[in-house]
Amino acid sequence: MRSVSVALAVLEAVAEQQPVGVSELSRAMQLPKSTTQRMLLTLGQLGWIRAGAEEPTRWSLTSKALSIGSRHRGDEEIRRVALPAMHTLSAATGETVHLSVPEERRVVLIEKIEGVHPVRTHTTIGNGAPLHTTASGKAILAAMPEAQARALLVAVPLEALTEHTQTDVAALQEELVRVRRDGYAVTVGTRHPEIAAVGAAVLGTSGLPVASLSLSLPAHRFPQPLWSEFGEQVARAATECSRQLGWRPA
Amino acid sequence: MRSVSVALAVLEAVAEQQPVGVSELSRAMQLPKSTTQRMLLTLGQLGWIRAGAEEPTRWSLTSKALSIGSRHRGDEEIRRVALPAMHTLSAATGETVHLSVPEERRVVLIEKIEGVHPVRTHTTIGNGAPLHTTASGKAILAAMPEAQARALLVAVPLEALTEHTQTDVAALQEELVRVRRDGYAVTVGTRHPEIAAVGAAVLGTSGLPVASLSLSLPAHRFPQPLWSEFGEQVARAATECSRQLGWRPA
DNA sequence: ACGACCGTGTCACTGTGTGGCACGGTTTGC
DNA sequence: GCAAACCGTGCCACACAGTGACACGGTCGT
Repeated sequence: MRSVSVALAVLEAVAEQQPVGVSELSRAMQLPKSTTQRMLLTLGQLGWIRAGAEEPTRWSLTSKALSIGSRHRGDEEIRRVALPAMHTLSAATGETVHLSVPEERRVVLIEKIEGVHPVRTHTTIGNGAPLHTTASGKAILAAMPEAQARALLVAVPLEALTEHTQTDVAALQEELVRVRRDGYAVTVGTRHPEIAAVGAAVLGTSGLPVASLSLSLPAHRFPQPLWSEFGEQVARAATECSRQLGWRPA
Repeated sequence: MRSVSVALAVLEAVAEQQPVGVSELSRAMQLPKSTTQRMLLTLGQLGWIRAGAEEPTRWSLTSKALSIGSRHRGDEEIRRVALPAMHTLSAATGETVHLSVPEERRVVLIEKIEGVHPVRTHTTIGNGAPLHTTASGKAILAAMPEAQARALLVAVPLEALTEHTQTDVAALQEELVRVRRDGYAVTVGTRHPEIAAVGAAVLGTSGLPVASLSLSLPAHRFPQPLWSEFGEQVARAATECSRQLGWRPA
């Protein structure tokens, strides 16, 4: 289904580079200019992109993409109960707060509140990372039945995103034990060398993890003495979300 | 570009009915089953949808759609500054708060915080409505140069969504004068018979409206004495957002 | 045990999408 | 000031990608 594949690739490219013109796009995608233009016209007719009013040859996304995206599963309810808790965390710590959900073997960022510090981490909603490379992911792994977590970890070789990424399954499982005891996971430089994070899982009615709250901040602003302070705040917020989603302590 | 059109239609349909199977979808779209299946497979391979783990024949959106959607223009910065104000409004009134942006001749909902009342309005992020049918839209019209607002109003015949929708251009322009004086727009039953709303525009650096904050609530919970109270709260919140976006009072 | 669903796979035909190329207009660089 | 280099647009013959009727095996409900 070549044309569909190309069309969706163009859509993605437009999303990333908007507003963008035909030639620029055709170069970036290594596609003939005529093909690129036809795609843009088609996507335009279908209402997914449109040319700007003042720059009628540069294209941007319309709200159609937004409409589709916001229907992504799990969004609605989790976001609703998590947002207030996220604001509380943000106000208390001044740091960037993330809300992520598990998807396959990854955690995907579905909501964020940026911190007030001029130096802050930059992330994109919808982006994902392997479970074992983030605090969110580890919190989620720790909250699921041990067998299931193990299955996820051994399914494929664990990727190392930085030199600090733990790729040894046994070591990770030990770490998960600590996470279960503390109620929160801490990572420093496991995904990006200079970024640290603290995460805690949000549980659904069944007791299984459905999402995860985390703080993300520059590693140099997160000395070990702060770990438990932030960790407990995040864990408390996550527990409150779990309660509102119908989870009851055993 | 038939196949592209079909593929995107399938994507939309999946978004609305997820999780959904082949036959169900092919019936809903009046498409041959084999074609439908090929589309699902293709969209799956491209990473836009995936079959559930426990129901391996029913398809749902992946986070790809979320990722694209969240790149919708204007989102990032406006959402960032508006969210805190929205929470304040939500806390103060207990009602549903909406953040919308103008797009062509419509206002599109890009963010919401639901109210606490058991009876509340239900809306979908990404959905749009004609400018003249909503409080958000009128607030935005009132905040733009009069000539431009007029141009938008006379471009196409004004659609009536309910019997209370004002479709007379002259009457609407008079209403915009009132909105400019008060700083907020009020609508009752102009979009949906039982829903009322109060909206105020958010201005960018240039002084032109870039978004709009509004409260949306059942009409019976919004007697006229409350109009100015809520109106002024919304207007104050919107002004604060404008300031943070770089707008300065004349 | 039967029929009515389901999801999957095949395959010949045709009509759709391809991409090289040429055009006119505007910006760039000399 | 004038090329040259860019832009967005439009055309068209050809080839192959996409189509959809049909058949198959599995799993329900009756």
